[in-house]
Formats: sequence, C-alpha cells, structure tokens
Amino acid sequence: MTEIPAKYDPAEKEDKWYRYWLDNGFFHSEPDGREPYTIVIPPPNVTGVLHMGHMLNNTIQDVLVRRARMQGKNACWVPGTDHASIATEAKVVQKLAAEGIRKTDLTREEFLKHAWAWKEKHGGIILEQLKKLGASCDWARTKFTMDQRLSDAVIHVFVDLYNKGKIYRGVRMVNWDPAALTAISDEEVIYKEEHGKLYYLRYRVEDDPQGRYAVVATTRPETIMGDTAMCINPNDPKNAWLKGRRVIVPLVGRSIPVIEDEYVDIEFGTGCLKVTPAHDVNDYMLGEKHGLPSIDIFNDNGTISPAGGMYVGMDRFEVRRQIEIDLQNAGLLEKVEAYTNKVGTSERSGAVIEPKLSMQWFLRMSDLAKPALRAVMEDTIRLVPAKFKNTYRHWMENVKDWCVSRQLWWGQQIPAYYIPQSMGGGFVVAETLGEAVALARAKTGNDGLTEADLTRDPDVLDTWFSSWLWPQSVFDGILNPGNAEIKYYYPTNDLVTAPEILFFWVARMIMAGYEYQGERPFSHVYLTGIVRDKKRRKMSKSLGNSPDPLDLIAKYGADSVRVAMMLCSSAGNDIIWDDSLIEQGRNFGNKIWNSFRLVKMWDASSAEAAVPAEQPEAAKMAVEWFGAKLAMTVAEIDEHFAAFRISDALMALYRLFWEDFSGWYLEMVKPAYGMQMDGATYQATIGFFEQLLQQLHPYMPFITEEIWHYIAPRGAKDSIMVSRYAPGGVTPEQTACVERFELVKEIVGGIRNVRKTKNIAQKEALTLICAADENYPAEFAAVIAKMGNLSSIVPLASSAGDSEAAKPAGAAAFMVKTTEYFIPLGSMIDAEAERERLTKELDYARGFLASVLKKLSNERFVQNAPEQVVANERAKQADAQAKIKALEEQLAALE
RNA sequence: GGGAGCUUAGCUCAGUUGGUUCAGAGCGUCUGCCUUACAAGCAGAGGGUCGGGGGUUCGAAUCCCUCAGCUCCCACCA
Repeated sequence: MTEIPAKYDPAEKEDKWYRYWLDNGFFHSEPDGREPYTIVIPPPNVTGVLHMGHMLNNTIQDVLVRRARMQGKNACWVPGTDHASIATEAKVVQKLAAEGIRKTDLTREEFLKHAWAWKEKHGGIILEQLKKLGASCDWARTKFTMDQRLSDAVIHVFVDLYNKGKIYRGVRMVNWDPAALTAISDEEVIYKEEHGKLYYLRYRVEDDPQGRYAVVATTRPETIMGDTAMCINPNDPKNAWLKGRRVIVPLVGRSIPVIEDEYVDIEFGTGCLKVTPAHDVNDYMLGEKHGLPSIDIFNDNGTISPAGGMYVGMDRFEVRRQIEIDLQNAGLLEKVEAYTNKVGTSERSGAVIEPKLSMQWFLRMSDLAKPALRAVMEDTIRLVPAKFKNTYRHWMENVKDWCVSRQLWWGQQIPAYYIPQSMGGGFVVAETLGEAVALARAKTGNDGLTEADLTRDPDVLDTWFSSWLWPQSVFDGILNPGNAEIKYYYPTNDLVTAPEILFFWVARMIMAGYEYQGERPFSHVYLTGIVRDKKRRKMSKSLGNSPDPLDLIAKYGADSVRVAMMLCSSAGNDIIWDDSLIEQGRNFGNKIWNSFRLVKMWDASSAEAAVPAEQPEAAKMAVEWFGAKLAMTVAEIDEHFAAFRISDALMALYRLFWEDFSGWYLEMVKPAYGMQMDGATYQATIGFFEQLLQQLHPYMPFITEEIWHYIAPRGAKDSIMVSRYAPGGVTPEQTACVERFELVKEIVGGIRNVRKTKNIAQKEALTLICAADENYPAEFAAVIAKMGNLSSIVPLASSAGDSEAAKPAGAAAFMVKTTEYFIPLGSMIDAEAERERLTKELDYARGFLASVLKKLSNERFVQNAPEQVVANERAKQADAQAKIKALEEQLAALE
C-alpha cells in the first residue's frame, strides 16, 4: 500500500490532475449515440483577466458539466472569447497612446494589425486561468467571435436580415466624445452630478404690439444657434397666448415657430422649451414629429462650427460663459438660477458627452422579439430564478430597434458599399466585394462600375451582433445549417450568465436561435448574482476589494475556492464574498482527506492486527443505515439540481459527509482497540467513500481524483471524472431505517448529555435501562451501546402498569419521544438538581398540553380543519399526557 | 417618473399548496475537551415577537391592505 501523506497539498496535485485529464482527452466531445449535454461559455472579453464573477460563473458551469458527464451524458462545454470591440479597441488605443501613436494617424489596416497583435499577446490569458480553476472545457473547440468562420456568419446574418427588410439605416443620437473624437456606447457614459446654472432666456415674440418676450429656461444657452423652434404644452394656459406665434432667437435673431407638444412639462421652468434637434435626443424627436430643420452647430471637437454663425471656432464651454455676458448686455437674460443636473461624461476621456446626430444601422426588433417572448413566457426556456420573467417580458414588449453599428475598427465591418454620387449614389449590401459590385452594377445599370468605385461603410457591428449567434456559430450552424454538430449539440442545455446581460445577450440569442434554427438556443438560463464584498459593495479594481482569484487558488487550492463559491451562491441572489468562506472550503477538503486516511488505515488486506471472524452487529447496522442515508441524500441532491439549487445540493452533501459519514458512520464501524476491520465492512465503507467522492467531484474535482486513485489501483482511463454514478432510488425500508436512526442519534445524545452534566468520562462504560416500546430502536442496540459506550442495555420490567416498581432509584433519566431511558448512577445523583430539571420539563409539557387542548376544544377548529391535522393534534395530546405521566413518576421516585 | 423585487438568528440564506418534526441550515459566538483520522478537530449550548401596523381565517413567516427601509432594471425633464 502506498503511504498516504498526512496533508493534502492542492498546489502540487491540481496541475498534475489537470494535465492528466487533458492528456486523456476527457474534456473532448464528439457526437455519438449518447444524450448530449451542452453548455456554451459566455465568452469573456478576449483581453480580460479572471475576476471573481468569472469564478462564480464558470464554477457553476463546470459543476453542471461534470455532473452531466458522470450521469453518462456526452458533455460538451464549448469555451471561447469575445472580441469585445469597444473594450479591446479602447485598450489598444491606450497602449498605442503610451507609445506616442495616435489612432488617427494610422490607417484602418495598420490599426487592426496592432489590435490583432495585442489579441495574440493578451488573448486567451483568461482561458489559461480557467484551467487553474479546473474547468473541463473542450479546449479543442475553443472559438473566438472574430474567427474567420464566425465573422463570416455575422456578415451572412447581416446581409440576410438586410435582404429580409429587417435592417435599415436611420438617424440616431449618439454619445459623442469630443476629446477622443469618437462615439461611445451608453455603457461608457458616466453620469455625474454637476452644480450648474439654469439660464432664463428672453425670446422676443415676433410682431407683438406689446413687445413681449417668451422666457425659456435652459442649461445650455450656447446651443441657441441651433434652435429651430420653441415648444409649449397645448394644455398650458399661461402660455396659451403664444400659440401660433413666432419668436426671435436671442442674439441670433432668427425667427422660429412656436409649436405645441404634450411632451413639454408645464411645471418646469416657464413651460417653454427651446428645441435644438441636432443636440438633444428629445428635441430631435420633437423635430422629427413636427418637421423641423436641424442645425448642427458643433465641430467634432466641441467647438462651434460655421453653421453656428457666431462664436465660430470657440469651445462650447467658453461660449457658454461668453454668451451669458452677451445676453446680459443685450438685456435678453431674465435671470440665472443655481441648478444641479446630471451630466454625461466619457468613461475614457472624462470629457462631457455631446449628443450628436448620426447615421446608423438598425435592426427591427418587433418581429424577432415575438417568438423570443413567447418561449420564455411559456417556459420553453426557463429562467432561473423565474422572477426575471417579469423583467424580461417588460423589456420584450417594449423592445426598441437595435442600433447595430459602432464607430470603431475592431470588429466585423459592416458589409455595405456606397456607390459614388457620380454613379447614382446609394448603397448595396453584400457578403463579398464581388457580389457588391454585381449588385451595384445592377442597381445603377452601369456595367463599367468596378470594385474601386465602391466605398465600404467604415463602421463595425456591435459586439453583441456576433455574440447573439454564439450558440449556433460555435457549431457552424449559420453557414452550414443542418450539419452533424449543430444537429447533435443544438439546442444547448443550460446557459449560465449574469442578469445584467439578460437583454443585451440572452434575449438576442433567443431571437437569433428562433430566426436561424427555428428552435430555442438553450432550455435553461441560470442567472447568477453579482459577487460583492462583505459590505455589499461591488467588487472593483478602484475599490481594491476584489481578491485575485489566482492568488486564492494558489493559497487554498481550486477546490476550496469552488466550494466557497458554491456555498454562498443561490441563483439570482448576489453573493457576498467573505474570505472565511474559503476557509470553510479548505476545512472541508481537509475533512475529506482525513476521513480517507482513517478508512485506508482499516484496509483489511494490510492487516497486522486481529481480524474479527464476522462482521460486528454495530457495523452491520451502520452499513445498512448509511446506505439508506446516502441513497436518500443522493435523491435529495438530484431534486436540488433539477431546480438549480446548487448551493443547497452542496450543503446536503457537506452535511452528509461531515456529520453522517465522518461523525456517525465512521465512528460506528471503527474497529475495537487493537482489532482490524472485517472485510465486509471495509468493502462497504470503501464503496460508500467512492460514491461520496463521485457526488463531490463536480464541486471538488481535484481532491476527489487524488483520493480516487489512492483508493484502488486504476487504469490510466479510470478517472473519477468519467466514472458513472450508481443508479439511484430509495426503498421504503431505507426511508424507515433513516427515520429510526434519528432516534438513535437522540438516545446517544441523551447519554452524552448525562455524561457531560455528571462529569463522567467517555471511557467509563455505563448501563442503560429502557422500556423496549415501539419508539425504542432495538435493531440499533449494538450501535447505541458502541456510541454511548454502554456495558449493557437492560430492558425495563415491561409489563404495563407496574413499571414503576422496576424503575431504578438513583438514576439519571431522559426521554426520547415517549420512551424513558435511565442510567443508574447510584450516589452520583444529585436529587435536588434532578428535581429541578424534572420540574422544569414538567412545566413545559403541561403548558404544551394546555395549548393543544385549547386548540382541540375549539369547535370550529375540529370542524374546519382537515382530519389529518386534527388527528395530529390528538396524537400530540396523547404524547404530552404520556410524557407528563412519566415525568410525574420520575419526580415521585426521587422522594 | 415607470416597472420589478427584497426585509426570517450576530452574518449569509432556506422555508413548495396557509396546518405535524414550523420557526430551520451553514458560518460566527459561548462552554467543555490536545479522546491513538482531522484543534482546519470533537462534544454541547445560547440566539429570532419572521421589518412596523391592520385585515382574511378555526389557524398566517406563508394570503390581502398599508407604512417604513433597501436593491435592481428602464426612461431620464430642458
């Protein structure tokens, strides 16, 4: 037998076993006759590094995958990364800036070369980190959202949707960063409270004999050059006089109409709104609605453009200061109030965002959303927890068209090609340049048109426009529909992701799934919580409150981190991370290791001590009981998994191993001092241990593999991770056995209590006297004797009625259910203390009886409550009465 | 402003359709133990008027109303 080290060293073993799994190809899946179990990873940013959120998310996926594999399914976990256009491009720009290179100085091709170099260097780090966690991904299938095949699929889908009339060009307000000279996404806008001013400007009413003014309140007086209307609420009596009039924009002198729209808040300011369609989203919508012209008065860098007509070339904030003075001097500034509002700033440059109109590509969502909404509402796709269904519905019923273009270079370039004005203008959309030329020729009727005449749209597609195809594109299901892999692996089973991307990603994957496969992309969506610190703050770099997962793994081992994660994570709830959790994980591993060492010590084959001829009774009963307990707990774990209660499943297992197996079972089968264990018990124990390891394996893959190979010599292919769970099932006898054993626990507890209160050492054997009634688990007598260290269990003279006679004087007593137990202690009994204890118990029992009787004397209760409930109350009454009688007798015996 | 959700032990959370073992688990705390697998352990103990108030019911942590506090999502008012 191999010597087993006293301590388990994760650092040493984890790399070894991961290597072993890889070398044997255990993670790899190919379609075969088995039932598939598929998960596609939510692809992390290609240049990202592992944080606690990834740890949580990927541990859950690995637990699900490993379990499915051991259930005999063909488990396939597809890993990969996302090109994350915005984030990656920002990082590349930053890196280039550090080298003194500006993006604007590079051509698109040059920039992309840098970006790819960056991706090659940093990409995939996160996948290597996942290996440390033990993730059983099929690495041979690793995909990247900008792999050629996946990019082709994206382009194909864009063209297809365009041809179906679902994609169109339109104007939209984007967040313009005047410092970085780029549009940024809504997510990159940080709103900050700013103490600014609210300016009240006088707009002279045209042709008004009284020379009156309409006063408008604005925070942005510098945009007046872009005003093309004033708007009032038609229901606003105080401004009714302005209806149908025209007003003069102050300083500018332009005459603009007064329009009416209920959008205007009557209560705000004066109830008059200046409308600047080019520089405010809401104004833009008003402009669309009322057919107003739009004057863009800003250059890209935030200075005034010639279209402004005044202050040309000045910075927008300087203009704000200047215009205040100029308005004042012209007598057109009614007043200025202090005003606090939220101003959007760029996450990247810190500059104040300028809303800017621009031409973008949109995807019509309403038709796509319908089947996707139905699938979730009808539970074809189950969200876990289900509370997210409401949010999902709300969003899907109010879905807006998706702006799919981004003013970036890193990503799939939009396959739209513009035809020069000289050749008729317009554009065509095609998968290849060749096709574009053909289309353009057909469109213009100009056969002389060549590739060189076409200009490709410079924008790229939103990253989500590639990741929404992920469950399909990783199996080439877009370009090669109906291929063997997509048929086998799709729909996938479970998706594990964060609720904040339910709409960005999950909903869109569902849409794409129905659009291109005619089927849901997955059947369950498990939504994890956010990992927070002890103070419930989000973990972030700036707060420095996020532990580095790799440090934790190095210090405690991946198994410990995984257990810690799974212990505190219930679906949809944020998880509050506390380093003490990881200690709990480590302690559990330690417990498993030591239990194993103990069991291995009893290996009958290496016996030096005497082996008993036959299996001791206590051991026999222990085996029967633990077999039953194990079967029941496994069934419970199955239920937990069916409902995705993964932390509950782990807790059930944790308690089974720690309390029942280590605390009770191992103590029950432990050979007597100087004796060896019999073969039958040893074999049973090893069998239990293997089953426990199998159940634990999804959570703690490394230590279970290590012990698996210590337990018995195994072939190179006999990994625990590809072993199969034993068939489940619980018999009624097993359920009864476990129930009866609860009595044993209580009786042993009673004995221990007596020892403790009377200060009797465990070594000192005692005698137990008890009435062998139906609540006494006689079949476990040997177990009780062993666990309580009893020299004998003596039946109480049993004939009913005269039992008092046989009750021992000077004995400590306790009750389990209605059965009395006595431990004769002779002179050690402190009659006074005993009387006090009994009186207390008696008082409680009488009070309890009184409450039961009160209930039973309530006619309405007896009439209305179900029979079973009433019967239970009567049973309680009988028990309480029996208990009271017994206690009274015990008290009397003390006299 | 619109929508959703949460509030149970010191902490993190379970608690299916109201009804036995409904007031639970883990961790932490406290007490006693270095008992030959494990002190990263063993044996025990204490701790909650289930956010407040009201209602329905024979019976409410559970259903309804209301108030308070917290969280998230969406739209953000010139």
